[in-house]
Amino acid sequence: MPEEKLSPEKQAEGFSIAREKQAVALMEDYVELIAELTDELGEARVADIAERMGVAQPTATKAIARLKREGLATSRPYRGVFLTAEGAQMAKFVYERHRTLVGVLMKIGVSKEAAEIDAEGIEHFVSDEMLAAFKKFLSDT
Amino acid sequence: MPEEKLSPEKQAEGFSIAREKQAVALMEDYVELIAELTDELGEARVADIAERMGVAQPTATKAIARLKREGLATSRPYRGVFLTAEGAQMAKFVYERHRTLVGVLMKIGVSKEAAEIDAEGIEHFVSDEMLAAFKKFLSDT
DNA sequence: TATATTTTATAGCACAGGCTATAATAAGAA
DNA sequence: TTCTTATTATAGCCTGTGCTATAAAATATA
Ligand SMILES: [Mn+2]
Ligand SMILES: [Mn+2]
Ligand SMILES: [Mn+2]
Ligand SMILES: [Mn+2]
Repeated sequence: MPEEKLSPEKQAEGFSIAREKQAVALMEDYVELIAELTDELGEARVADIAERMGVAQPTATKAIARLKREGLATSRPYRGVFLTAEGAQMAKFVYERHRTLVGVLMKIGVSKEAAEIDAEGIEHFVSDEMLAAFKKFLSDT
Repeated sequence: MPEEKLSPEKQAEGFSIAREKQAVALMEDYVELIAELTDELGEARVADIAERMGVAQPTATKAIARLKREGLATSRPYRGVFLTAEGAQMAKFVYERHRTLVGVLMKIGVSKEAAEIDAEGIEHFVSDEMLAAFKKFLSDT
């Protein structure tokens, strides 16, 4: 395949954008999970968040502190975690993006389980243009 | 879409795997870039690596130190950076995976430029199964 | 109510990956 | 060869994300 290279500037921009997306990736996962737990269990407890994220409890507590600091969630000591309007909006977007991505991957031939697992990492790096193309790809039977 | 949820264990596994991939993502990018610069310019200098990665020079120096520590590259003070056999092998794999991913994205309708930029982040989270499905998708005209 | 258990918070540590400022070295020019 | 410039290394800082150990609070049980 004789591919033309991107300019050094565009290449650096690609890395730069990936770094920025990376910085919000964890917050997106937590927010999505909090919405999910609230929906399933009626509330999102720190212990459940930690378990489902596969991290130690203090790690989850610290991440929640960051969510609060960034205005995505609220909580009082020894109480569950709640999303703000902004957090809920992010959760909705992230959820739909996740589903779209899994749909595309499965349509391409990836198993559901692998698609779900891979999507967990990939989803955070999908641009608006790519998401639009994915939706179109899915709707074109 | 009535999607069935993954079990809590599988979900945690997804996050866990994403974290592991994340940890090697930067190393993959550096290794790929070093191979690219060596190919283009005959050698990979720290200054060029930093510029193309879009980071400050000491940041690149530190990353290179980690590559050396992990047996992926070698270098002597004030000299260029060279890949080990292991590093070169990683570079080859990463390059081909990158190209495959860009190919799939473009086939789905993403522009070349957006595909290249998005791929820079996504590529590191592509599993073997997904990569195989992508190759098949590309070869099936 | 008193005690045991579970849950959450806090303290303290480590490492990766950014940065700026500055020193040291190598390479080029006079 | 000496001096200037460009390159690389080093020091020191910050933030994020992990961990374990332990304290504190809330909840459940006796
Ligand atoms: Mn995710
Ligand atoms: Mn997700
Ligand atoms: Mn990349
Ligand atoms: Mn790449």
